Amino acid sequence: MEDPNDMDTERDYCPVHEAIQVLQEKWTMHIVRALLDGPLGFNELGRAVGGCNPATLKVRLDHLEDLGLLRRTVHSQMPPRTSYELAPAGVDLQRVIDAIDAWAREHLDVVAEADVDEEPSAAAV
Amino acid sequence: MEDPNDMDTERDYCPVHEAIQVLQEKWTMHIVRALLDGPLGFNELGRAVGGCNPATLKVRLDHLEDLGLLRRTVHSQMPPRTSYELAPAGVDLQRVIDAIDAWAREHLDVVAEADVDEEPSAAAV
DNA sequence: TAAAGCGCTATACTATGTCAAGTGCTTCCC
DNA sequence: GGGAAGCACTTGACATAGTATAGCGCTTTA
Repeated sequence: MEDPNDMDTERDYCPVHEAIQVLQEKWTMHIVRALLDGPLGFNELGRAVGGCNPATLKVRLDHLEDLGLLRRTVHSQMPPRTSYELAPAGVDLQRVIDAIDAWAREHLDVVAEADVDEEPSAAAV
Repeated sequence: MEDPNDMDTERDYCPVHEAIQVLQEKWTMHIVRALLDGPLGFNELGRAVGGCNPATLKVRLDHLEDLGLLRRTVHSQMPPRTSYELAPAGVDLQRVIDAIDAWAREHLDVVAEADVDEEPSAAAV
């Protein structure tokens, strides 16, 4: 009823909310990140994101294509190759990925190392 | 096998990848966004994010607390109130939310309004 | 001729998230 | 003073989202 996916009620329409809905789908941000480095084929992309299975991958790619975030091109050579690349709206997500990148380096590196000699700052208590 | 959730192999450990894993969980970004405006109680928060059910909400909040992104405080008054607020690491996600916000306004407003009088800039194709 | 890679698709399964209800508490209101 | 309502959850049945595994028709490579 109050599921944020139901955005046909424009009463509380909010572009940020909708953007989050898209970006939080599993693999979506990984896909965008991978494609920021250049176009990839279907299987290549699956491997680049870290092992997404083809069924899910196809669903995501179709969705992103519908939203205009990426473009699917079939090169009619032999053998036919498909390539996926970000459309301009998708490329602009670089800012978002960069922000996540910056945040992650600042806050997750610590977790990863766990034996850092920094003072506990305000984290304790 | 190659599930990106299995990050115990530090072979391909990547903080960005891990950050995405956290942020892509359903409701997480909505929760962070809601809490950026200040602390909220449990039910308040559920409503603020747009109707997340209590079961999922609790799981998310516990996870975010474990990660050190938010703090749960029980005020031992009568009746006892719980409040959730972002820890410093969580507050720093403001940058990420802002980036999403900017992207959304640029690329999703168009979809929503469809009859804006702004010049199309680079959005149209 | 066999093996492997491409871009998928199909089926069956599991994990994730949801609904609806209920808990024990307290305050509000008639 | 009895009932409804709000708090912060918890529980259990269920639906949906995502996964593993296999396979399709195709082509190139060994």
